[in-house]
Amino acid sequence: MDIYYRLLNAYGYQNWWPAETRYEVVVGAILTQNTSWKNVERAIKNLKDKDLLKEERILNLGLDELKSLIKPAGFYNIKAERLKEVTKFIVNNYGDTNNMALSKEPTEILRRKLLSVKGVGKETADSILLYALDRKNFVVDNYTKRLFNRLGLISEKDYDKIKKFFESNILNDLEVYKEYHALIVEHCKRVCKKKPKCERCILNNICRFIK
DNA sequence: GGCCAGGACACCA
DNA sequence: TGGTGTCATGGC
Repeated sequence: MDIYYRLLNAYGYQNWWPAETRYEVVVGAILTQNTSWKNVERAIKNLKDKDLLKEERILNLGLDELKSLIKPAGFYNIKAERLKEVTKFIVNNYGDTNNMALSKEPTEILRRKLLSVKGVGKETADSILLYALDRKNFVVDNYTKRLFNRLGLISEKDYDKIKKFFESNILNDLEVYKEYHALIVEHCKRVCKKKPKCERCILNNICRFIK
């Protein structure tokens, strides 16, 4: 938690996920796969301008039109399919995303179900669970792996083991779950991109590269 | 002009 | 299990 507070102190609350609705988080989670958020914002704006950010409307939208609207986010052919798939899953099983958030199913079950959807991998599923459904479920991404490997705090490569490492070491608080992942992303975007610039890094006396 | 971005999946050995 | 190619746009 020391690292969390350092990051929080340095960058402040990130207030993730930037979205107006739970379903918008789901859409963003698909669109941001290996894509910078700025490009995702354009795609989401296109959908929003046409008032299409609703489950039923995405389902009823023609595939080609959906592709052209999300084009700025890249990988638009597969992402259009994935959006349809995850939306179909939500509508068929829960009606809509708000209703899904009310589900009393354990997080593990929800996670397994999300992972069964084509195009929803671990990080996407975990992002949806945490930021769309308000489940205490840590999101691991490449930034997280890179940073904590560099810090010498993990040597694991296995996603679920890293996830458990965080979940058993951080405060059991939803906002901490949300902020921590966001802060890691923010930190890595700034100073941890390729080689760590430890001399001006706020985590410098933890980093094994300068010990 | 090359590299990277808030990944997932298919295919291969 | 682990490595590699593919998907594609936009910023730097």
